[in-house]
Amino acid sequence: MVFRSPLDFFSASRLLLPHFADGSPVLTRSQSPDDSSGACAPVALPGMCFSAAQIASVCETLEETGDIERLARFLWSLPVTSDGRDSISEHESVQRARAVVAFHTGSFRELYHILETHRFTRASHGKLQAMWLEAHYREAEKLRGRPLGPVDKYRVRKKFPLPRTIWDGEQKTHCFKERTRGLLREWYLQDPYPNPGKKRELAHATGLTPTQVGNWFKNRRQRDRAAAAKNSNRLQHHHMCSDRARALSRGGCSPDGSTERADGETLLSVTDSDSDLDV
DNA sequence: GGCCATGATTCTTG
DNA sequence: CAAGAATCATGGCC
Repeated sequence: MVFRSPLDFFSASRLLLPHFADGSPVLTRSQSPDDSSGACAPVALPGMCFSAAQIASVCETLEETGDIERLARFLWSLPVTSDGRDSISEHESVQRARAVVAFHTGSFRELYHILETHRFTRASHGKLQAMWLEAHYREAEKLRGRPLGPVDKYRVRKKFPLPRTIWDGEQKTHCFKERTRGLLREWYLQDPYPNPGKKRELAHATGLTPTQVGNWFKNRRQRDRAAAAKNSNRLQHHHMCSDRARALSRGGCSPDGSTERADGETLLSVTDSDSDLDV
């Protein structure tokens, strides 16, 4: 088997790997022990010998430069085997490059197939996961004829979970343990603005990171304020209604109906999310 | 599929 | 840099 387009391969490797042509070592990356780069190659141009590892290196370089068109041409120029299980295709960089090209050309079926049928190392996971999701989002969007909202995207992700070939199975916890939340609530009641030292202490006690503790307090305050504001609006509305005639006759109401509050007290109550304070 | 609670992130402000 | 506001992401319930 020879190149479908030798010039493509030749120009890509020459352009990107100038050492290639003059016979000096090409690869600067570390190679795995089972790397077949020592053996001479499945690919040969007149007077040249390219190993699968060298081809993989070209793929990586082209992918890094973001020149997808050239990468596509390069891949297209490679020899093909019927089962795709040749020493070139075994290379992760080559499969990743094929996935990138499939994504950019909108060949999503092909992209999914590549991602599902090859194992990728952790270093590639982020990028491949993003492509997997984005491809599914675009398909769903096209199907519905409108942009997806966060919830739509969530459902797409649920419907098309990441294949284990590009995901190590690590789960994020959505809710903290009840004990943790109890502790946070206790501390919040005592002091809704903990200093960094206190945050660290609390982080240690709960097993969270200081950032998570900070986020929790920030969210708690934000949601308490929101609840209090809602409450005060209701209160204000109530007063507005009952005092309407008098207020109007006296002209003493704030014209913009703003809800400025002077009491800090209610803001510090731990509104337990579901409990709006009743008026 | 709508709605809600809740943790995380992003952007702005002082 | 920390706080606030707005928003996103996720999981659960109906």
